[in-house]
Amino acid sequence: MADQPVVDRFRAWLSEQHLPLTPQRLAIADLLLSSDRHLSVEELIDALAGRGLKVGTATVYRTIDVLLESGFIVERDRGEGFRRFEPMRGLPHHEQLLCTACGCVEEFRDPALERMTHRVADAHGFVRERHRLVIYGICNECQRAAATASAGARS
Amino acid sequence: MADQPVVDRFRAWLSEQHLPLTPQRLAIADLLLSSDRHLSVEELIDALAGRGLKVGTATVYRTIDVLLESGFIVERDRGEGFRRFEPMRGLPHHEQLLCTACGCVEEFRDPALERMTHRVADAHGFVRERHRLVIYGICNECQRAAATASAGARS
DNA sequence: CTCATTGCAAAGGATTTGCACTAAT
DNA sequence: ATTAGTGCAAATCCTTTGCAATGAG
Repeated sequence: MADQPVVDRFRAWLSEQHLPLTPQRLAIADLLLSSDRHLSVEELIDALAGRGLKVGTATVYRTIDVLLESGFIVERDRGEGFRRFEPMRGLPHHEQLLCTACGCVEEFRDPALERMTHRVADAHGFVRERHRLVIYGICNECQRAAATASAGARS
Repeated sequence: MADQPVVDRFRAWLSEQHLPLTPQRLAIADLLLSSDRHLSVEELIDALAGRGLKVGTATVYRTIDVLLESGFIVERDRGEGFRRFEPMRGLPHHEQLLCTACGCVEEFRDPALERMTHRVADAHGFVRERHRLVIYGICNECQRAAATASAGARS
């Protein structure tokens, strides 16, 4: 019963806050919340255009603010000069595997890591708030793609 | 004998690359490489002014590019809308404790973490490249400062 | 009907670039 | 002498803001 699509939880959240449910907001939320990639604003606008929706830049940024404040998405910065966004998974401290080729993300948890961060923080006199671990690499699919491409080039 | 100040290693690196050693570059490198905080470009320019040096913005950014390329510093983005920079420590995979109050950084290593990242990457079919772990919290000093401040307010 | 959102265009802020000038090797 | 760096100002690029028109509740 808590298994509704994420975008519907956003709908519900908007209602609770007495905020209007506009088609723009819902389209943006739908794309952002169901994406497996970290999308930039530009990519998002393109994707919206692909669905036949022309949404103003300002609206996209403003909707992203709402999604950030409500905790449905989080922002990421890969040092590209602009931000990317990804759906917030329910995990309290999510660790990630990030593919440096396609940008896709897989998540995992490791209880030992949790313990370790507490131990290290204590040892250094820190009051621990949270942590973040990212392992960068090439995902299965991209490895295969690369192999195929080079095999093709060789033949 | 590998114990020269870091800025001197930058001098040496510049010479090796047949790049001019200008006073601006050396001043910027000196500040950035000896800082215990993550400096922004604005802070850097202020600090230079404090030393009586007026350096153009473009030069600062260009020198930072050199320092980044040469691996002497790394950039950090705290989502403030601008970048901060910190000296690159020699550790191949440095894990960090970052104080969310003052921005200071302490580093540590954990061999178990290294093993774990390899294990997780393998399990997910990733070719691991590198990883990054940051534990956010409040450092000892800031805890004490906060305690003092609230004690003062209470009295 | 009322209040928040939308879209456009203009503004803002960090970073980059073009260019004439100066300095390092 | 060459070659690269410097400073300035103009230009870029992402993001935000002002405002009249529009749409949701």
